[in-house]
Amino acid sequence: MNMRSASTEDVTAAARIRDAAITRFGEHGYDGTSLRDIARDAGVSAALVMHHFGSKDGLRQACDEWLVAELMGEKAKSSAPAIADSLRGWLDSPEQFRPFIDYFATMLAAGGDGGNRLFDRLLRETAAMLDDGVANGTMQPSADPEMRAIMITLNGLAPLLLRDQLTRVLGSSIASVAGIRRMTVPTLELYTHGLYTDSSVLDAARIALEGTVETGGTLRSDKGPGNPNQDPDPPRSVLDHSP
Amino acid sequence: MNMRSASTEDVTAAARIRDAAITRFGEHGYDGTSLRDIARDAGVSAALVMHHFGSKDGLRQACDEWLVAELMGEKAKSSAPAIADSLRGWLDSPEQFRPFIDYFATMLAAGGDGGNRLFDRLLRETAAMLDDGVANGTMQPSADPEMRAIMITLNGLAPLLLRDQLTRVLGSSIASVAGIRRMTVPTLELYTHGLYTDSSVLDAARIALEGTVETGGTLRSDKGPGNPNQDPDPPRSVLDHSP
DNA sequence: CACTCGACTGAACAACTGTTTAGCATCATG
DNA sequence: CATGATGCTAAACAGTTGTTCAGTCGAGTG
Repeated sequence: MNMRSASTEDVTAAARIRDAAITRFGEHGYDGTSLRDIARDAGVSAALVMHHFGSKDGLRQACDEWLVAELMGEKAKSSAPAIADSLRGWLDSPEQFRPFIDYFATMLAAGGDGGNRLFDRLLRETAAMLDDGVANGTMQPSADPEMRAIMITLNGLAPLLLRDQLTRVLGSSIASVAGIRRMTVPTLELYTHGLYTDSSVLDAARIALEGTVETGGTLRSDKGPGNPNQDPDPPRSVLDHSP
Repeated sequence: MNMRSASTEDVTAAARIRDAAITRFGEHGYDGTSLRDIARDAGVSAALVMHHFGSKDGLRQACDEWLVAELMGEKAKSSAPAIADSLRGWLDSPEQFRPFIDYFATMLAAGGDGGNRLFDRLLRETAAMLDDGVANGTMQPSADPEMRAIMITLNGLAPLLLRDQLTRVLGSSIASVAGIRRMTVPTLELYTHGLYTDSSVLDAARIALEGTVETGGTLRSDKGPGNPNQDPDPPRSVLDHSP
């Protein structure tokens, strides 16, 4: 686990600028940060930022690339998942790596080349992990493995993107190890026993989806307004579109 | 299901300004949008925006409150979950409600009073749904119901916050009904059968967490560097902190 | 009618934005 | 020594920002 840049300090002005930019971009966003803010944090003039990075967007790209390299750094190490491991390393001492976590989250949410590359890599790692698990017999197969990998990747990133809400509803605790750790059991419960006690909801959704055609328009398995056989309104997750 | 403001047009200048602001804030963010942009979209002068909303931040608050009211509108209707239903309504025709979806996502991610209220409400709805399910016998109990409700709420919101990444990896399809609908089966698979075929990972995590004390510092169930009984390295989700 | 009040505007304001320019040290190399 | 990079800065530039102000228009009211 490498935590260079956070302990071994790179003291060149360019590095200080980059670090200050990552912190401020992660905290206040790209548009919410001015070059002069960054320069002040780094103890340099605004002109030097231009000198080293060409433009504000150039600085952003440099930050993106630095963070991508930091997260994918252990590429040499066989074919083991790299990003997920690096992320777990960060989350083991969240207070120390908070700036990187913040910037990583904004990168993913904002899109852009760096964020896209990170997401793709993360998705590929997840998909590979799932494929291995299915081959192993340790994981359930899926009717739509690609989409399942996407959903599980999204689920894994959700606490990162909504870390402020998470911190708030958890009281004061999170961005701390204890808070993050508390997510382990409920997550593994879900991934082990699921949520429902039987497969009726899944079965119902499968049957309903069979009758629909993918037209791209509004496709619903409309039972008709007068049909008494309407949905028994099972508890559903927000984005669950089972009819 | 009410879709007023999107079909029944409120043509007053203030409403046009508000709609334009929601669209632009959702698309380019608060800092990335100028009052003159909004005014141009609404066909008015920038000064009128100030006249009606006092300041740019006042406009934001008005947008927040309008969207909160829109999402919680059906409060009168018994105690049935309201926000989740409204959201599902939006997601049934995502192209029509895209501006609201975008703004909703940025509200949640940015925090602020409106976003917090929405998240809290959503969390309460989810927790209630889970409690009902457990009481019903249709859902599994949890060792940490509060945290489980949080995690499931986060999971439900993830596709909203990362909708751009979702759109990208799914090809061109999403923000369409078909794309969203494709998430149904993998999600319900996970919620029905879980991911793992047995409970070994969960069991291992439980045992390991028993031995840790919540000090607030770095708490790990360190088996010692020479101990051969180390983690068998099971496949783990990104944020899964099972040791 | 006069008078008020709200919706609305163009023009201006000061502050801030990213960027440019000219120039100052420093230091290695010929 | 001169030469030329290199790291760095103060000052200025042009454009945009949120906001203010004075004032126009029209509808309603006494």
